[in-house]
This record gives sequence, C-alpha cells and structure tokens, in this order.
Amino acid sequence: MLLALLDGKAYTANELARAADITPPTASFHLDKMLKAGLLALVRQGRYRYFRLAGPDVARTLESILSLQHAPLPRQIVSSCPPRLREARTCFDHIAGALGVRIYRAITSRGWTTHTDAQFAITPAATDFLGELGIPRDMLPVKSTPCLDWSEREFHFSGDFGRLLLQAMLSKRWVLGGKSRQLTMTEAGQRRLAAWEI
Amino acid sequence: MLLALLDGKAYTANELARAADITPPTASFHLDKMLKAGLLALVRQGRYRYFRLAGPDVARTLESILSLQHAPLPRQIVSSCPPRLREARTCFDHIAGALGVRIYRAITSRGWTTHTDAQFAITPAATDFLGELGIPRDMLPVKSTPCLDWSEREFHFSGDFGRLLLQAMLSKRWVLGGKSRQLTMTEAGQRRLAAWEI
DNA sequence: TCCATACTTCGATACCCATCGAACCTGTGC
DNA sequence: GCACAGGTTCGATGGGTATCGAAGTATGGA
Repeated sequence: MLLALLDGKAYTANELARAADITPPTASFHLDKMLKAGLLALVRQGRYRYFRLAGPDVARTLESILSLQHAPLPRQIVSSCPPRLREARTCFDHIAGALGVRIYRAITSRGWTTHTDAQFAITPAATDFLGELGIPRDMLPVKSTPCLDWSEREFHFSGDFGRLLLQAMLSKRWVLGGKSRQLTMTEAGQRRLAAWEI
Repeated sequence: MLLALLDGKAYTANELARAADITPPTASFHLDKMLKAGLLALVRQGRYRYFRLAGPDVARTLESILSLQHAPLPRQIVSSCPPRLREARTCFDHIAGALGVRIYRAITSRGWTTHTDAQFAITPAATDFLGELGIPRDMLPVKSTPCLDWSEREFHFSGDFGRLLLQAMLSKRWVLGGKSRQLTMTEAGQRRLAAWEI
C-alpha cells in the first residue's frame, strides 16, 4: 500500500486493498495504524476517505529503503476515468482533471496562497496572473477550498476562486466547453498557462 | 542492534546482544539475516566476528527512518579499554587506539591508498607526508593490511606500512613510547598530524 | 424513506517468527 | 594438549499479529 501511495496521490482503502491483494478490513487495520503513527494523512470527502503519504519526508524514507534493494515495482492503481475526461472537465462550477491539478500546482508552488487548514485564499501576489484573466484586483483575496480531484487524486481549486477561474478561462477562450462535462484547451490557453508554470 | 551500529563502528554479536537486551543466539539469528540481506558487513579477526553497517546508504536509510519519529536514543556500547590506552598504544609493531584510527582516516580520506579486498597499498600520492616522516619515496608502494582496532572498532594500519609508521613517528619524536604498550603524543606530533588531516 | 455503497469495528483463527536453552563448533592462551 | 571464551546451530515454545467473515456505521442518491 505504501508503494502504491509513493506516487504522491491519494487513494481509498478499497483501492489500496486491491493493490496489496488483501481484503478491505485488513487494509483498514493497517491504514489506521499508519495514520496514528503519522505516516499517512487523511482527506475526508463525502463518503470517501482518501489516504496519502503524510509528507515528503515519508516518501523520501520509503525511497531510501527501496534503494537498498531493487524491490519489485509497485502495482500502480489505474484510474477508471476515460482519458479525455481525465484531461480536463468541469466539476460542478470549476475545473477538474489534469488541468485543474496543473493550475493548483502552479499557483501553490509560487506561494500565491495562504491557508488555514482546509480554507485557502489567493493573495495579491497573484495579481498579474489574475489580471491576464480579466479578474480585477479588488476581488482579492478570493477564497477557495481545495477539492481532491477524482481522476487525478491530487488537489484542484473549487469554491469562489474555482468558479471565477472557470468563468474567466471560458470567456478568454483558454478553454472551450461543450454539452458534456468535457473541456478542451485551446492553443492560446496552453501557451498562457505554460508561461505561468514555474 | 542497528541503532548501536549507527555510530559506524563494528561490534561483536555478544556486544550487540547486550545492547539490545537479547541473548546471543537471538542476536546471531538476526545478524545472520541482515548479513544475507546485505544490510551488514562482516569482519573476521581471529575468533572474533565483527559486524558493521554494510555502507553509508544503510546508515542514511536508518537515519531517515529515525527522523520520522524521535525514537529513544540508542544505548551506546561502552568500551572496556582504559582511557589512556584508548588514546594511543602499540599493537605488536604498529600504532593502535584513537591515534591509529586518526592516521588511517587521514590517509584513506585523501585517496593515498589503493586496495584489493583486504590488501591495501600506500600510493606515491603520499610522498610528501612520508617524506616528512623520513620514509624514502623509493619504498613506495608500501603494503598494509587494515586491522580492526579493538578499542575504537574502526580500522588502523598494520603490516609493512604500520611498522614503518611506528618506527618513523618514534624516531621523529612525534610519539614517545614507554615500558607498557601506552604511547604519548608530543606537541610537535600533534601539530604535524593535524596539518595532514583534511 | 429506503436502499446501495464505502468503509470500519469486532471477534475468532491461524500462522509466522522471535526467543531461549542446550549442544556444538572454533580459535586462543597456558 | 587442555581448558575456556566467543559464537553459531538446532529444536521447541509462546506470543504477537495479520487475516478475514460478519455485523455495524455513515453517506449519498432514488
């Protein structure tokens, strides 16, 4: 289970049980132990409980152990989401899928957010980025609750900021919507977003 | 036992058993496993079998694991050797004790040795150092077998080079001998040796 | 309101594995 | 050559713990 979690993503107890060839009760038993030991962190979302490694130090330790012997490669958990929906889709009123995770990573890794527990806020440091999207600076700080992406198992932005972001990217034609939840990124959008990544 | 070995020194099965509060057979059982798993290395010397961590990667992994939780500090193994003999003493015809280990470390860390398994040789790179000791350069390469120091549990030089070194250091009055095996380092010796460390 | 799903808790079982005593092996020193 | 200390092997034992089925809890949707 730890090997499966080594990709940094979050998985449910049932998924990890399947990956480790054990039954859900057994998985739950061990996950609880590792949670209490501080090796894992828990993200509750509705009726789902997602487990992920508690931090980069745990990942480093695991990799350190693996480096001593080349252990058999972990059986990676495959997503049951259709590829095109995994790319980019709407999740109610905000962006989800690989695109949503990309945006979340870009913004958090630049330090444009503050957070108290699960409440995130976009700080004025993001003014330039938001300006390009036509979001006026006097709206800052915008609040947001990170939402664990169903297909990617990493976080994306929902809440006020998630809604603003989707509206802005649609009106600027960085992404195109359709009848389904699927979103398509335009070439212009690709370029602009790439410029903001690192 | 691994915690006790984390100081990088080598210990016998009985010592490690005492450190871990288990009986010698139990210690032997686990040490054998870890030896086969490649976590430990073995140094045979007479009727003694010294175990040490197989390499720096094992030490790093252990420290990585310890860093996740502040584990209780390992019970360090205390040497039964009198302090003055630990400092510096003769071992047959060469230098042992902390001084012997210091010299071994200084010379090996500078890359002045080549080795095939247990056979070491001092290379011409050490010419300056040896010259200062009055050892002519045409004697190079000098052979040496590293010997696990009884009080320090790290290696020192014995063999041809160990003998030459003791004779030279005595005649240059870097160290003074006596009736017992104890050696005393002179102030001049301290200065000269310190200059060669790192 | 009711069911389906995701997940955990509980209890019983079985198995693994650490542990130790006793016997055996092997170098050392007298 | 003998005694002795360091060390390992062997076999039996016991305890711990992983495991799973069944039952319970919580959440979301019809």
